[in-house]
Amino acid sequence: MASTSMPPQLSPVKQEPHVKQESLNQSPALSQAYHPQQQSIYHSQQAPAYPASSQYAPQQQQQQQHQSYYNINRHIMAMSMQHNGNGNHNNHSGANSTAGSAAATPIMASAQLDPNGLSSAPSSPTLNGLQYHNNGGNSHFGSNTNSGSTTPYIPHPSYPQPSSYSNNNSSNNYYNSSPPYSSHQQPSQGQQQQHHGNSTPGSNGSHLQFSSTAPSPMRQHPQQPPSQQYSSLVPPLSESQYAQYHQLLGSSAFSSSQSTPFHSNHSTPYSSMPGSPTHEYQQLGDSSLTQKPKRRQVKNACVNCQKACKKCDEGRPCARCIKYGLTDTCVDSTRKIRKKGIKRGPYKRRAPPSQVGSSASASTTPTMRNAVPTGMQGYMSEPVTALSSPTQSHMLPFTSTAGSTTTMSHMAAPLDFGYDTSGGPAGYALHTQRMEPSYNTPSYANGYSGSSLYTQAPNYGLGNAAGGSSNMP
DNA sequence: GTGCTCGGACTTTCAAATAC
DNA sequence: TATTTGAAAGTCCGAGCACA
Repeated sequence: MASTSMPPQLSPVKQEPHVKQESLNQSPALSQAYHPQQQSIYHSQQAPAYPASSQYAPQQQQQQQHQSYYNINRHIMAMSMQHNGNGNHNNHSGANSTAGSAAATPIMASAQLDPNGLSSAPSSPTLNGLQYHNNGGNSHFGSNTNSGSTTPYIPHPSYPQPSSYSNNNSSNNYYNSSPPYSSHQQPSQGQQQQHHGNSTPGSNGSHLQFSSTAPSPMRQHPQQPPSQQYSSLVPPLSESQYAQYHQLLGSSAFSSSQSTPFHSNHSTPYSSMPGSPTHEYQQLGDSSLTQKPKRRQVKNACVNCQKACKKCDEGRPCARCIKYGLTDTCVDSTRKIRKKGIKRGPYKRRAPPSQVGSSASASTTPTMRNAVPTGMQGYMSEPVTALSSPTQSHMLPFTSTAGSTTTMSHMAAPLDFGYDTSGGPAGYALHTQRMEPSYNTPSYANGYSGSSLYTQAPNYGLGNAAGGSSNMP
């Protein structure tokens, strides 16, 4: 519903998702402050620009300077705050925070909760840079305290004041000295529409408490001046540190203790917490320490991250766009419409339960066939000869070991789970979408009524009938 | 050492096919 | 109608390269 008013000129942004021509000289954001009430999401028709080595003009440096340099300590603290056992994530409000609960973890134990709104001298370097305050205004990490406090927080004029992107007056200004990281930031009217009914809980403003939860740490740009507030105590992360950070989180004990169902409805604070271990990586059960954690993707990357093939987050502007000063152009990318009416080949038939049982008992080799979950019956079960079908490409890795009974037997059910040719034409690939000649040239000219999510046909602007998806060969 | 590009691995979505 | 399937559509990791 949102994109119905999308001006056509926006389409070039999407033109070449993998064209990395992000102009280094055109950055509408560089010389502008971020004015969420004024900026138009369609404001820039220019290609989003990445600041080049010399792009950090003084103004932007100033802007960047006021961004918090997120760091592991903060992140851990945030997790600790969640983890302090009461499960009340409203507890980010200062009123509910107590030293006792804060001390639930060693990290938090060093947090100085100052009821006077003053920053107590940190007793531990761990939190030296956190500027944790409890001034009754529920502000944290650089309070927006209006007590004329001694906090070093300086509200940045370019960013909305915390109250403007807090959903309630209690203003849980977690990290409120930072740019509007919140995916729940109250956007301008246009921005709200941009979310085109996004079901992502992070974008509908319905979740109040973690609207500004701990983001991923941002790495300080090498040319940025050190933060006056934090830099001395909170060194920025290098690229490698940043990567290590994510690696660590991906397999840390924090993660494993907070695992949530991957297909959760994002209602759990842990999983919905941007930057949290479980948000970024879904653990794979108890074997998380040895297995690579599952990658977690955002539902809709912004156009800039999409172009750069880089990780985005649900906030708008996202962390990466903030980092590069692309806040003006940080909007959700338009998603293609899935074509309907495409005939698909006959699916594998599920095996009758009786057959499964008999097959297990009939197994002549000590394999793990019995261990095949009911829901997995038939999966990977096609005859190896059928794997030549291009539609079964995801099974190809198993073809190499098809001859090895000991290797594959737990995957390959011996029954005729494969192509069922009795009820229809044989030949799996004959019915695949790939065979549709029009596949690469989707036409929306017939007035796609579409779902509420996609009310306007994306114009990829390729101007090339053979183009279609840029990812297509 | 750091940033950028981009191929392709990986994940998510959701309509078609199938089961009940 | 409910569930499963599986390809489309998407995200973003990480290797390679360029540059300061």
